[in-house]
Amino acid sequence: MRKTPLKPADFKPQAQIFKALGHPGRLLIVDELSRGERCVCELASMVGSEMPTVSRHLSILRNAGIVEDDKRGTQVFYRLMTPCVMNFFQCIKSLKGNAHSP
Amino acid sequence: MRKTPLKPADFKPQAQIFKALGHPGRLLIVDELSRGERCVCELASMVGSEMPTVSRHLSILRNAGIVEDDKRGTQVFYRLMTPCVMNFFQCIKSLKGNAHSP
DNA sequence: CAGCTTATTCGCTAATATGCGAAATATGTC
DNA sequence: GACATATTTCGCATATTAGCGAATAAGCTG
Repeated sequence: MRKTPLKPADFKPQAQIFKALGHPGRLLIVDELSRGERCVCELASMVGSEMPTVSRHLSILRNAGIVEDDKRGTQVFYRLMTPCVMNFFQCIKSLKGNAHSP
Repeated sequence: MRKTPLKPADFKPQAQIFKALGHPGRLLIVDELSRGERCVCELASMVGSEMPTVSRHLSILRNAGIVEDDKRGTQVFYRLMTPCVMNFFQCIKSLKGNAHSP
């Protein structure tokens, strides 16, 4: 029961979430967080980037509502807020082989 | 049974797909294609951009394996290859309200 | 408080994405 | 073949993103 035709702007919130996931390093982070919470330094060593870089990635994921942070002492632990993100990984596997280079 | 730790590069194919979906206009296209195939000119008028722009968006979606094209006469019809993309829209709705501005 | 650790914010540069109009490529019509 | 329609490719200007090191903030420990 939609009254008016949808406009691109109507998809901005969803696009923000996809955009947040559209980065290899951030996907690695999400995959890792699907197995439990991790602090920034752990994630940084996994991703192989400097901590400022990873911290920025995490803020992008947090702004998108995908992860949540929890400060305990000097360290900050992040955890995945949306298990359904992982479901989509399965969906993607089915077409992974089709993807071509730009 | 994973032998070596995952690296960001391992998520490049998946990231390409998320990146392709990380744009309001392209999401509108995907949403429209979920209701049936459409030609480029139909999509262009829906999105409200020039045809070259929409054509580029479609090539991005095609390279990611999300849509497929079918040339019939002078026009080219696109159709959605992954219904599961729409499932993720549901998942996203649950956290849409949490998303903040960058 | 000094010093160490962890994390975020800030400037900056390089790379990438976006969108348009012009030009090129079909395909169909007269 | 000339011409109209539908689409893609190209070239360019602008905007956004990525990543680093320096600087900053906050929390422990001695």
